Amino acid sequence: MVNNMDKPIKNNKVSLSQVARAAGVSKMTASRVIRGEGGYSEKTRVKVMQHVDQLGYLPNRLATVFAGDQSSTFIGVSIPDLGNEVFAQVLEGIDRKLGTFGYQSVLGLTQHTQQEEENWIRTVLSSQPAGLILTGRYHSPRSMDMLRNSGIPVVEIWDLNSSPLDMSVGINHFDSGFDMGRYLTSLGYQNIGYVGTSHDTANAATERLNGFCKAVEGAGGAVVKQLCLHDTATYYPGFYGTEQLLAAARDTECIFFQNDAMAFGGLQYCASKGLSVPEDIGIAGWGDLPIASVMNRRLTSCHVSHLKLGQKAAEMMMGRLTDEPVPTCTDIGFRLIPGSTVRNSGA
Amino acid sequence: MVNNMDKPIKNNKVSLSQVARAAGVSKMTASRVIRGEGGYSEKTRVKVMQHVDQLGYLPNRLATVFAGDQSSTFIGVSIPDLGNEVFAQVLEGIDRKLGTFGYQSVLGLTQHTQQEEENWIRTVLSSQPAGLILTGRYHSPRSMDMLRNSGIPVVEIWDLNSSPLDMSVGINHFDSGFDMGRYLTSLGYQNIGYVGTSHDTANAATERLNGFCKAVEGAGGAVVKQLCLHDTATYYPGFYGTEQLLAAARDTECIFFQNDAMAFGGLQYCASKGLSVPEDIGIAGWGDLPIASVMNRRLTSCHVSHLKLGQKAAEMMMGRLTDEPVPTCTDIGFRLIPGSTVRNSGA
DNA sequence: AAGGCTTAAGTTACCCGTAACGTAAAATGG
DNA sequence: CCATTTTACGTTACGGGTAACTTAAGCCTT
Repeated sequence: MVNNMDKPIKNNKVSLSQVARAAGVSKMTASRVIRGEGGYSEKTRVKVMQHVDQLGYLPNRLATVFAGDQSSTFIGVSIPDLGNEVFAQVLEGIDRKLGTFGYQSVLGLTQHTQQEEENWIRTVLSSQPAGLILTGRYHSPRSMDMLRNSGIPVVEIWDLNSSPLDMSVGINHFDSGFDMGRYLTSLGYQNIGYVGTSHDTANAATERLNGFCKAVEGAGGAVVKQLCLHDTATYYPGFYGTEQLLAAARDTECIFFQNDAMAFGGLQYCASKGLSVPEDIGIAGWGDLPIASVMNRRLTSCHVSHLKLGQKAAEMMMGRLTDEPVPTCTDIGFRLIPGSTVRNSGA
Repeated sequence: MVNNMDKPIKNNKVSLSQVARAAGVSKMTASRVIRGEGGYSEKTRVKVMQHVDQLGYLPNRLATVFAGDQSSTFIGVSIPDLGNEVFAQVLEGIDRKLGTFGYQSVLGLTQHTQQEEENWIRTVLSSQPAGLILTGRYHSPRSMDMLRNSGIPVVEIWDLNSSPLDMSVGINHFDSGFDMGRYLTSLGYQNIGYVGTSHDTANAATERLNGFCKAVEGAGGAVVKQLCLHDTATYYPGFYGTEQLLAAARDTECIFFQNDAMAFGGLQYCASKGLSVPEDIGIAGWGDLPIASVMNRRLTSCHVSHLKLGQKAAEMMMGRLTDEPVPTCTDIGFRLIPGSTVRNSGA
């Protein structure tokens, strides 16, 4: 406990009754003064506020929420992991925006598994959040039941979901993969590699890959996939995933990575082996990480405004909670970044 | 609300009374069954659990906490910003560890200001968290008052604090700056630059700089500082901060950056100007970002296990909450990484 | 078969704040 | 100056769960 004395002080939270008693008024009068509701004299106001300051009274929101007079100011936010910069930015956008409305994020890291998400949902729902923001559109059946039963607003982010549980904001990952596939084939690439991580369940990266393959194969090209098992989508798996891919498919002309971090790993592998980019091999990432802004060579990638995505999700949540009309789906869009890590015209 | 019907369903949360009534028992019996407390027959247990499942009952933790029977499972966690990978990792460590104990993080992004932190503390304390984990050791006087009055455990992380409010875990930033200063001067560098961001209030980066200057000046060297105003400590400020520094101090032999992200920006600036590292100029960062693992040239830096720092903070919090003896201060240490972006012996 | 013990319940009170309602005194109006 | 309204409070009840206590029935035991 926070004190410098030898023995722990007991939980001496100051309650409204104590303030009221000290000020010689009823709880109700004290409550009215504190909320500035009106219906009290100036003399009483001063007297009550004096004791509030003196006792260091902080209102107990739990009591208010519990009594059902107001909904809580908690918004549960599930994020796969924070090792991925992209999700950290999304969370930053969410929390900052929620903060301006006086709401707080209650975090849940799901490690990309539906089971973790389900456990978290059960726990977080028991503390009566005003709403939930979930990453991804795939949830376990039990999660779906709980979400529906809870009756609270839910925003699904990241994957755009045309038939969301409630609301959805994100981008169409299939389309973004498709666009990248079309772009690379338009430059004449035919033997294309993909380096990513593998997942038990479908997710946004899977959809990008699906869209990518469809475009490449539709243009007469072929995609060789290298999925790193049991790994997070960061630099090092990108490095050795590239090594493995190139060992298995020597004629690869260009590689599309699950994200920019993996692409940087791939770039470094190429540099270490003396492969020139884009002369010997093309490299494309996804997500447009901030570090790209200072690279001497612009990484071919796909830009998504992660911060804006988070903010939008928070705004939709707040809109719903204040009974404003809110669109069910918001596509925040993406932008393909041609970059200079792929050749710049058909071969 | 989560339904496909036209009109919003009313908040139909199922309460314990409803379960009890449906099962034909008292609230108390239902409560005992649900908590597995004992004191009921098997027949009753089955009957109650059937109705729990059927009605989709989820206990309302708020009620339990509010009644004062248990403390909440919320831990308030304040973080300066998530744009800095380092803090994202710390948060990841905290939340994962808290999760294993059934606790949740309630996030607060303070944007490096004490005022934001104070506002957040006031808000989060009103929802009766079991404890708080705060980044940094500097808090506003009002914050200090509130923390002391709250009587809940507080862990201050990041800066090691020999006389913490309650508990502290982190590293000694002054020492880590000092070690870097001593290392660079031992290699013969004398005219050294520093590139960082400026802050209203003292923080860990300030202490690193102080330690650094002390070591460099103690060894007869000089430090020229370039503090970028109004900027977050990321890649691009590192890039143009380097440009500004080198314009102002042409004889700079080596630059120490506030963190690795800024150092990467500096490296890119050098590359863009044809400056060889470490032949023409030395570069040192701080924090040892994951991306360093795939760079062809190891960045001179200082390694801190951010994930472990977060986990340790969560462990100390949990220890305190379960009345185990917990050390007041934990130094998780740092490790200087010589790297190859500075010359490797005295000039 | 009476008394004591165990088991399986039920009852009451409480946590803290606020809505709804009640009331006495002061202010206003005709 | 009395009737009406307004102001400034106070009182009661409630929400969802649990601790503490009470009660009723079942089970031994001698």
